[in-house]
Amino acid sequence: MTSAENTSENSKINYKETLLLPETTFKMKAGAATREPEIEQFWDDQQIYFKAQEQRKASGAEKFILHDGPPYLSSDKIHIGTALNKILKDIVTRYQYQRGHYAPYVPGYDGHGLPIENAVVKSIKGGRKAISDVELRQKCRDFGAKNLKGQETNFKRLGVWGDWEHPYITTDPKFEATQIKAFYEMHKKDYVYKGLKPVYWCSHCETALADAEVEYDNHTSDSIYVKFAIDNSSLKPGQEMLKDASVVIWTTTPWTIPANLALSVHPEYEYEVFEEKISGQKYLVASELKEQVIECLVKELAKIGKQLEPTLEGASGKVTASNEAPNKGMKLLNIQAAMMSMIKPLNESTFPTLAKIKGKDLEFLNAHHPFINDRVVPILTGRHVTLEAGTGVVHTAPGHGMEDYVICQQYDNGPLKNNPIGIVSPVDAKGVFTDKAQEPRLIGQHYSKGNEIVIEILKEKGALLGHRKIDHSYPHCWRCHQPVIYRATEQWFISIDKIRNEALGEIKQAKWIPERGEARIASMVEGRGDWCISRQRVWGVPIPVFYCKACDKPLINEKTTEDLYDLFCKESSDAWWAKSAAELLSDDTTCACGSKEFTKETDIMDVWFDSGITHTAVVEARKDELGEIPVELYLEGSDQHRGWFQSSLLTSVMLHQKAPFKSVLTHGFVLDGNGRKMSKSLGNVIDPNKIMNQYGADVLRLWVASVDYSVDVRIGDEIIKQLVEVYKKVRNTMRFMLGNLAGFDPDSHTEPYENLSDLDKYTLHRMQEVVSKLTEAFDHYQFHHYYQVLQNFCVTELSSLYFDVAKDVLYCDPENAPRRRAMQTVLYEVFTTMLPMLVPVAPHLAEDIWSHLQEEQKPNYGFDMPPVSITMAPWPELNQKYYKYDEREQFEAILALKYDVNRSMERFKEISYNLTSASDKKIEQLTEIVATIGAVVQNGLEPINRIDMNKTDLEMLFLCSEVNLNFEEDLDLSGYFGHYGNNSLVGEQYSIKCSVSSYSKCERCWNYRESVGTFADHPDICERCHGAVSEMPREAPVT
RNA sequence: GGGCCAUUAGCUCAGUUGGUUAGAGCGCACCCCUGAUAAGGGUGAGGUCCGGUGUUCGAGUCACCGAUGGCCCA
Repeated sequence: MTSAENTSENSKINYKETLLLPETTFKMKAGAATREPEIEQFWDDQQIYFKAQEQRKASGAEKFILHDGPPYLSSDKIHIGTALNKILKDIVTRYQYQRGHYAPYVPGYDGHGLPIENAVVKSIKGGRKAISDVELRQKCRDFGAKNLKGQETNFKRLGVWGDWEHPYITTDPKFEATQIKAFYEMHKKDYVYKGLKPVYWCSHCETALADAEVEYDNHTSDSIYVKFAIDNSSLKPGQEMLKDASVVIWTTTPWTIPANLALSVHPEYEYEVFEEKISGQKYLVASELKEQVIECLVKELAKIGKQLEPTLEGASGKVTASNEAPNKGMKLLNIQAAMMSMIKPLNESTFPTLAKIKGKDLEFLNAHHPFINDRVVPILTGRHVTLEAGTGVVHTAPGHGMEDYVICQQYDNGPLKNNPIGIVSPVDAKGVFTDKAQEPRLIGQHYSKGNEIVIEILKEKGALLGHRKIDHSYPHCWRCHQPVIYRATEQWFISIDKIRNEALGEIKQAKWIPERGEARIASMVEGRGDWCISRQRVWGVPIPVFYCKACDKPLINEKTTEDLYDLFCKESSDAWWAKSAAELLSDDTTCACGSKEFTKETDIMDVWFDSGITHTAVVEARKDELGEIPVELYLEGSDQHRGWFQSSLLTSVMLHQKAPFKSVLTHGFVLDGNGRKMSKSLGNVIDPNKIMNQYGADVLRLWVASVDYSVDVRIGDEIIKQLVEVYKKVRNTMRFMLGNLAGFDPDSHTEPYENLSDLDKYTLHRMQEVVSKLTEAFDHYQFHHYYQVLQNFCVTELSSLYFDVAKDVLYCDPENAPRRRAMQTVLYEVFTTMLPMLVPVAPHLAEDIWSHLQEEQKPNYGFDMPPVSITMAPWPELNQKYYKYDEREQFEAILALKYDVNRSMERFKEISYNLTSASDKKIEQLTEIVATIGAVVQNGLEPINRIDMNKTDLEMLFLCSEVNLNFEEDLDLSGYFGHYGNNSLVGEQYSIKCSVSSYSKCERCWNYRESVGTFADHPDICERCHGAVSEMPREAPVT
């Protein structure tokens, strides 16, 4: 180092101190785990939600009601799917509020039902029988209340705003009271009836079981082939080949044969009639299963008859049916092997096919029950019939099988309306045959003994074609582990037929988002059977019906319902269990038969009925707050097409003759990062609380906004990592603006639009474009478009372009320089426009930023004074003044040129780094480079020069030392780094020439400018910086 | 087993009525900056559009078959 340099070094002014660098208290690091709860506390303390909604309501704003579907209170923690749902709802209500609507959100909870009851029962010392129904219900209520608190804490931590002080819960006394009223209304309108339906039944525990209470385990069953003789009188013309034939069925529950009321075939399968030559019998089975049936017949024939003996000998030459071989097991195997080898020849000669017939042509033929005299059963067609095992003909006993029941119901409600199949369930609660079995040997016997007896009877009647034991998976009671059965019991139903068309009409009226939801629910409503609403449980709302002790006639009327309503409002539905029928009924209650003694119905209502009537028990009951149905929106997971959407729609049509919603939005399920379902066993469960504690709720919310929720969505470490990056980008973008707005007084420093530069105007235009895009994205519930647009804007337009260019001016220009104030004007505009748009997705972040904005800088956002919370601020309107920008095309051409030039300069710099000669200069900064742009005169094309921007502005925009435009001549690129490009603005082709600036570096702004060195008092800085430094009130500090 | 849905770069998403060489941001690699600094800028590499067959002059886009995954039902 020379002594001269040394001297100047010592006296060098620390120009950094003279710069106007960003200043803000807003931290780069979020510290969300502690900061977010503070913000939520602030919202709570300030009652922001209530104030905001109250204002809207008072001003008579149009309402937008999103009615909450109640999550089930089985746990005190929420899972990621619930978080997705709640966040989506919150984004919607917050946005709708911002758009000027009164958009209250009343969170709800579903508190009755089996899972809670079972969880509570499990915890009781001494088991279920140790406590009374009333005590059990109290425990269930407590359990639900505890879980409600837990879930509520989770939901609030997500940043969801709503009426947390007055949520609704289906176990609320008033709700329960309203529910029995609703039941009565439906009963009055004749939608409710009592009928038989098979349910899982444990004869050991003498109780009905829900599907969830059944475990599958191996069980050895008797499997039998049985023949049903076709009723010749039912044959249609052309079906003579079926005369005297027998339909063969296969079943693993012989004891249900007495309950057989029909046979089912598949409409599309091919069936065939074949003859067994030995006895001349004709059988009908599915073609594909014929061989299996024949195999069985052969064995049976071998067992019972001697007539096959000669054939056997003929086939094997050795093996006979007599006991010759010393090893019996070996012998049996040999016989079987011989049999197998005979099947094929037997198939062709001994069992010739007589005719083939399609399943649907068998429909409505009749067959005789094998041993119940006078019972003729019809053949039905159904797609539940399979060819996996059996004969392709299914023994159908609607009292003992779910599919059997469903198919019979379909026929009874349709083609067989006038001559219904009905249901026979000849087994009582203990599993003992009743006289409905119509067979003396069975009556009084337990069903488990029934198999043996039925087989014996079938043998006697000659209807048994085969019998063996099989091991298969069979349902067992989860409590006593005994096998369970399906048993038809009396249940309460809601008739769907009466409102089906009306419901379908309402489905059409509603808007389904995405659209395919409409077809999904419509097909379900079209095809569904009646709704069984009774459950044989304790934790729920009772079916409010009494029965006369004398004549068993049910009792429910206006009076009994009103009395119960009043009582339930006071004491909750617990009163039903706490009080006797006499106490529940008024003294003068008398049955038509004259009796005054009554019993209570013991069943409760399906929880889907509870939640299904929230349109009445919540929306209508809180009319002042929520208005009337239909509400604007229901928003739930796509599984609710079968669940809540349907139960709500059906009950609403019955009670109000209309759908409870105008629109229904559905979202998919949350899968792990690989698209797999989350499960404990796979260990891929993502806990929303963990994400919130680590990264904050806004990151989780940002995730919700980032994915296309209309299909299944994924979340995993990589995805979260990416979201954190985007969150930081948005945060830092806002922080940069906040810092550079220091010292900016919007009232006095705002520059008029006309004074703004092209880049300024362009940026404001782009900002408005974002407003327009985000508004459209939210109006169409396309939140992932919001995420993409917002991210792009922050990265591309702001960070990479505007901020990067603006930094020089913001930091180095004199504080009040017009172009600096102009840029602050732009920053202020962008900042205050963006901030409210962050609210729906990232309310904590928005609030945090707002709290770091200087009070005097806070805009009023349409209020008399700046809002306490940014979440109260309205959504920005499209500002036409800024949006309209006619020079966009031209400016974008200049930008394209900028990126071309920057690319060239970058390459130039890289090349300079690879130089080996010491005399060549290594370029450290782009600001050292001089870019000369020239047109290439080619093919006689005239170069165009329409760049309407002064040299200084171009240099600022291109971030280089100097820009020279030279369109007059074809540049000679030899010896320079050159680059050719295409740009409609500049010409068909143009060249960019890069060279090293001969000017000195300004020690203050680091630009290489001609003016550096021309000022005696500050020899190291440029003209602009000299001006800025001279303007400063005191001497710049010296290091 | 049935109904519905999804599959485009490592990730999240675009991709009009079928029409040039399939795009964006992030991430990644490399480079720069150290005056947004646990920040910022630049350059670049990434695609068998799930697979197959068909329709068409032409298919990411339309039709059919299949695979994988998901929801609902059985």
